[in-house]
Amino acid sequence: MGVKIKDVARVAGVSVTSVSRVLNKGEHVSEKLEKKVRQAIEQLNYSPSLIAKSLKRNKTNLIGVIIPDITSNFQATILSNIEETLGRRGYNLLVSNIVEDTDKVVKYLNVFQEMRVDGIVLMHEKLNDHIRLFLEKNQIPLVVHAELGLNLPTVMIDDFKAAYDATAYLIRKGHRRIAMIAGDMRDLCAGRKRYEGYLAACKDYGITVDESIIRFGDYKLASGYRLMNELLAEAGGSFTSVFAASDDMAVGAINCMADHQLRVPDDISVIGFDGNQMSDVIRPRLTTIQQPMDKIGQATVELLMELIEQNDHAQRSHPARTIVLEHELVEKASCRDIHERGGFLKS
Amino acid sequence: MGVKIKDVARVAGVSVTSVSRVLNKGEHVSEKLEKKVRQAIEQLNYSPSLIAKSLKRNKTNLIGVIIPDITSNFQATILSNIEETLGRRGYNLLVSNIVEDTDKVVKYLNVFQEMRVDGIVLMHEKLNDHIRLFLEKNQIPLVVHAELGLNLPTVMIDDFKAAYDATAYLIRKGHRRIAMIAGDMRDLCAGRKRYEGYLAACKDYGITVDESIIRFGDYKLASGYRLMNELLAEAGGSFTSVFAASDDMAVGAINCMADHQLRVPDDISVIGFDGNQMSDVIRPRLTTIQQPMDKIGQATVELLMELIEQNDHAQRSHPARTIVLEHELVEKASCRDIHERGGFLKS
DNA sequence: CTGAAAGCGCTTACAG
DNA sequence: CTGAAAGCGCTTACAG
Repeated sequence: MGVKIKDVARVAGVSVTSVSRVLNKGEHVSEKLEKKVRQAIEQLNYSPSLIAKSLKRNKTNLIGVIIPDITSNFQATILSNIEETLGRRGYNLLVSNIVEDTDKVVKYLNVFQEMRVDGIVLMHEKLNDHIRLFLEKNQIPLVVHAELGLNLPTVMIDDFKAAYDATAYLIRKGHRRIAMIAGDMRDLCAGRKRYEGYLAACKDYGITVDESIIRFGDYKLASGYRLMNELLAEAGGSFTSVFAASDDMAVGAINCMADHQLRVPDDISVIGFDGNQMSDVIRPRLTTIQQPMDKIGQATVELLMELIEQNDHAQRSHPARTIVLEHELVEKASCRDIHERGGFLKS
Repeated sequence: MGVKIKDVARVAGVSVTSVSRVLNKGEHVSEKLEKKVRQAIEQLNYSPSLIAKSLKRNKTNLIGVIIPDITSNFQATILSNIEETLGRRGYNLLVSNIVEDTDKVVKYLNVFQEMRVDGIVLMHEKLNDHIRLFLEKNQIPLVVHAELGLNLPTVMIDDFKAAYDATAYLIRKGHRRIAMIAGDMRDLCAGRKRYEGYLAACKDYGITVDESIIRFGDYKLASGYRLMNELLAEAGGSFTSVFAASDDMAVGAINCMADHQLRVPDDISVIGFDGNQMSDVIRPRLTTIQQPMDKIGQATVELLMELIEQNDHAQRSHPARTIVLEHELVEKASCRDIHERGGFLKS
């Protein structure tokens, strides 16, 4: 680098003020002046510094995103939607992949703060005291993808209801012994709420919850495989269906069953959660709770823009808005109605 | 916000110079002074502005990454590795998802330039005149993930040889009618080179290339499905195996075959390319060319750091270094040796 | 060991 | 319509 606005001004024979005006197309400048400036810019291959501009304007047009696992197709799809929506509004994306490390979240929140990002998207669902403290102390526009109980602006689906729907769906298909491969209980929505939805549906339909057919994983494929392996070893034959808290775990479970010569849905029915790419790749296709990833991305950006707007006008007393989007139970081919056969259970 | 270094200095009763010294731990300051400063920082919840620092230091610690499709597991995995390696060195990641749009590449290269990123990673493989022009004019440290013929620093595998190996593997298993689901010929490596590797292997082994069993896709699952559908409709029964230029296309092809009641590898053998997550999820497991994604990420960062170092010392006359990493043909269960049965072909 | 002051590259009242 | 000058929040020679 090295060519700056001053150089352009010199070459064009005008003031830096005028060059700045041409660049920012705000106030009117004469055609002649504009032409001279454009020529000088071209000639010098001048690229204005957004760093200097940001410092002066107190606005970076940067959005920081904290994402637990970018290799998750579900999360990457949402990120991609956020990026696209943001790009159309002239914002750039600072991305921090967190790899399940809660301490890193605080570290990156601080970096974002130091980078003076205009807003933050927090896709992480685990909380610790440091995170809580940061969020209390710093009033930077922020949208979360889970109900953290901190009265923050949120975009999400109703995880409780979605899990309830999934479980009730199996029950209505005649299943009464439904295993669950749940998530991480430290995750407030994807973990806890989905688990609670499962419990509530069982309760409402008069099914006694049996903890021996419930396992807790990390949403990834490998853990679905491993936990299904455990379930088959320790409780095999005692359940007719499985509800997994993520599609990846559902797919892992299906693969595990295949390796045990069990057929889905003939021997065991499976329902997943997310509606990611894999759910359509696996055979049989996975019946699952579809999350509206495009809408999640868009709503996140819209909400963030609102907050940034408010922030610019120093009116930050609004109560935190929560956007709850609709999920959809998409029937594919991994669940069977077992009314007619009575199940292969004793009971 | 609003608290700046001056405020800290005032509260601590020292100069801004001293606050800056405490912050940057460069020169020695007395314990007493440091303590006062730290207290003031704590009390005011001060967060230094990296924007101001960047402007002054002429260094942003920002790396821009242009990625064609972040929802591709292969690319996301590499990005994740880059992010992690970079994070440990104190760099942050500016990400631009390009969605196959060559024009957007130039747009984002310019944004990166304006953001004064210290370096750029370009995972895109298509070139146009605007991109070429940008790369010529601007000497910002940059690492590409493909041989673009522009003498740029590069990290990649030998796509030609890898594709050659994949094809030769099938040939040695007795296949002589090998369909190919290739990539985009505008992509210099993943597209062209893999195609050329296939052609070369066929030639070396005395196999006449038949263009009627070659198709060109976009690496994504859906195109693999669609093109396999075409192949079956137009040339079904005339080939015993398929080489796909990406695992995603290979999986799409396998699913298509499944929907046609064709079994892999009994009826048709399939070999993929990448070694992504899906290749281990699909049944049968996919025999594929494994790319070393972790090493690609690490080598990319190392090379970039070298370039940035050189750039800082204004010695940019080094010839562009190219790092070629080893691929590996990983045998799983999707290819069959057909010597013993002679194939179900006439020939 | 500590501080006053210049300057990084812009924007934006203010004046003309 | 145009320009001179102050200032955004830091760092860094330079002097003491």
